[in-house]
Amino acid sequence: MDNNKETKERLIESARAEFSEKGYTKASLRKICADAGVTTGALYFFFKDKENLFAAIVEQPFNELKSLLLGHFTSEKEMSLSEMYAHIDGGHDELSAALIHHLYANYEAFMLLLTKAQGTRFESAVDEMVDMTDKTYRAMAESMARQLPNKQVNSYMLHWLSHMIIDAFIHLVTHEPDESRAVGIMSRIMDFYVRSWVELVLEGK
Amino acid sequence: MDNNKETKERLIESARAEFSEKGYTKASLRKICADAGVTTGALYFFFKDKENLFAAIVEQPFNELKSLLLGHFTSEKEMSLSEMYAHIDGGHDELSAALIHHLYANYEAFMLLLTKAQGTRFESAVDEMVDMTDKTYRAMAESMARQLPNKQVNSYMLHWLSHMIIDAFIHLVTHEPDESRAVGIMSRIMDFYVRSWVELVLEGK
Amino acid sequence: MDNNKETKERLIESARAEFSEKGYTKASLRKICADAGVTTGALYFFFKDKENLFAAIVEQPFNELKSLLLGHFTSEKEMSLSEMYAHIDGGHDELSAALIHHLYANYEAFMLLLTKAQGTRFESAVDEMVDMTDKTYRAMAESMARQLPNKQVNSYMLHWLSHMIIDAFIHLVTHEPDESRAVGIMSRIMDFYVRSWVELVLEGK
Amino acid sequence: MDNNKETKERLIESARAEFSEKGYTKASLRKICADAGVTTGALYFFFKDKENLFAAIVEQPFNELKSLLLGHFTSEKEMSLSEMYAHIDGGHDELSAALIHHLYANYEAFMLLLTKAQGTRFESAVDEMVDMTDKTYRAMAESMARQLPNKQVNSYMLHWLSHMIIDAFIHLVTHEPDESRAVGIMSRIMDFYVRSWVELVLEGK
DNA sequence: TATGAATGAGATTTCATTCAT
DNA sequence: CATGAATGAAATCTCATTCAT
Repeated sequence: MDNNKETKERLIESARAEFSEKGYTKASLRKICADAGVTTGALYFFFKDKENLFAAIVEQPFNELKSLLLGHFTSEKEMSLSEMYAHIDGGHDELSAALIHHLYANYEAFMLLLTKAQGTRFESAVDEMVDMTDKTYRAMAESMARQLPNKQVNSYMLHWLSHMIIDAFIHLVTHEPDESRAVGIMSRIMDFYVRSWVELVLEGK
Repeated sequence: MDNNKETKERLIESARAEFSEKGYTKASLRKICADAGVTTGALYFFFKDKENLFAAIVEQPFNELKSLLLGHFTSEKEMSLSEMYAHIDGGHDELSAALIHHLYANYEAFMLLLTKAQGTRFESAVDEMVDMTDKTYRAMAESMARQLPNKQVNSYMLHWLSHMIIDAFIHLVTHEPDESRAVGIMSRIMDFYVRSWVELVLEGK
Repeated sequence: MDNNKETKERLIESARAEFSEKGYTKASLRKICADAGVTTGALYFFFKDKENLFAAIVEQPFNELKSLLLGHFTSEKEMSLSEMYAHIDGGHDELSAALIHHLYANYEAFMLLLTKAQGTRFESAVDEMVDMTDKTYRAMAESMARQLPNKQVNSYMLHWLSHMIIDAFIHLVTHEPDESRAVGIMSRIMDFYVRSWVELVLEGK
Repeated sequence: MDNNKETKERLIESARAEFSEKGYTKASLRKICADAGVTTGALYFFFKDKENLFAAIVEQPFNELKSLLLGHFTSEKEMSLSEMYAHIDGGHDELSAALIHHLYANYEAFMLLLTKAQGTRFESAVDEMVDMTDKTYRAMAESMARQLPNKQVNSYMLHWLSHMIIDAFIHLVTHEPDESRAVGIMSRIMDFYVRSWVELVLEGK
């Protein structure tokens, strides 16, 4: 038993393992406690309940991810079309590198969040992220549409592309273990994605 | 109590509702039986166990879907580049219309399969479909690479695009309730996908 | 499926197998019916309940065995000592041969009765047989004691020897598959038993 | 409710009663818990499962009994015939007194073990004991046969006598409640048994 | 004769959670 | 900070049995 590590840390570690193996609902708190070398009572000193324990693993990384997503784009100020194109082109690599770094730095937490959260309040995490992306780019798309003649936003495509971009990140983190390679791949995907974006989201009125 | 409908039918219907609401693992057989107006014993006359009940809802539509995916593309015969391009361009609309029709005809079953199957043997259904797509197109991609100078297949991109296309279908069925609109949307997405494919999958050696 | 054999016969056969394998309590009527190729309802046409089914296998052989045991010795008439000795010595071989024949002729039934009847009204079958033997020989022992000076019956020994003789038969049928060899063995055991009996059952007052 | 006694003790006591009444398989854990004044969950804090609860009652006494049986006779060293006879004669009273004491000291446990264990891993306890006795005496019998002219071991009789001796103990504990009387009875049986042993086990070649 | 369907009670086991110490 | 004990509800599943057809 790792008596050096604090009990709370050991609990979080065995929770990670158990949630990963069985998924949230089927995971057993007894097993988690036994693996951590404590009794169930101890768990309840540190965590309010099962969901809270799960949250202790995924919540902070998730919130930071949301901050990254939100912080990137300030939808307040109105931009000109050329400013926008520049912003899109230049901004993506920075953003995606930061996102990728964050994802890989919290690899296990995001694995849990993305694939084992059914039954928790995080089960719609992907949807949340998609919605944030959707909102962020909707503002921009609408501004663009206003500045171009006879163009309007195709809501379905906007949403789907938001989904696609989030999925691209998830796919990356679940399939490519090496972070620097991941940055390269994502750069290529993003280039392509940016070019497609205007074409798919804006359609003739 | 719906005494007209057969008991088995009623059980399947309340199972559908309960699985949809709570997910496979948290769904309660008691509740399902109570909703169907029978005792738990009755369920076990018709279904071997909980997983078997879930399978009774999703298995057949899933198998048919896999047949559709497999049947579409005969990877055996070697094609010329131009045949391939034609095949890609033309083939997709037929396939996707058939797929979309099948998905919408079994709407609830696919919802369960795609979003509530954690804990069952179907929990990797998406992966399976992605792998099938991946295999199908890998053969074509490699054939293309052989016919073009200095080109090779980028495995990561191939797999990601397979994921993307499957996700596109899932996204469609989970976001667009109208089937004919869905066909229109998918046609546009497929155009985009085909272009992406050629551009991203084959890279300079 | 053995469609020649009557259903009842098939049911009894699969019941024998299931009871042998699992013991009465853990045996499953469903399994018995399935093995016999009928549904549970059919069983209840032929047998009142589970115990009745078990009885259908063991009751008749058991009753016949009890008749054999009882018929052998007519405790009514008073015998002289010498008649008694003669009876004991000579009678045993006939009796035991008849018993052994009956046991082997109904081998499986007695296996069930002796080792798998826990939970049925037959669970005290061995005790019953021991008691019958005890009663039979008690009468004789007491008559003997009356005809001998300063002798009395040791009840414990009488009962234990009754137990021993029944156990000898059971041991035989559960350990020696060949009937004719069994007769030889039992002859030797009986010699021994007769001597033991005289020596142990009658003790000084 | 007996709040003085520890819960575990109360559980074991009501388990003893329930197992005695219904046999292992038909015994109800619900009833045991209710009788002990706790909920079913409490039982699983102390015992892994139903069989483990049964084992908690019978296992230790059974193991001690086996130790007694094994410890008694050291089959290693070769003895002369006269040593053997002395050993047999003298050894039995000690051994049997120790055995009887142990049996009576754990009266209820052995009742369960011997008559209610069907369905548990102890269901062959009697066979185990018989086999131990058989092995122990086989060595001695074979050594004897080697030292006598034209004699060989009759395996069937050896095994039967082993059975008989074990049965004698079981019969004693199930029929004679008074321990000191039991010692007296067993002494007499053993005398007799020892004399018979040579006669029955060794036969002419 | 036998089926197919259903009952209703009961089985063992597991769970998250609580709390006095 | 942690234990050991216990709760109480719920879980899935199996059982012998019944009965209309």
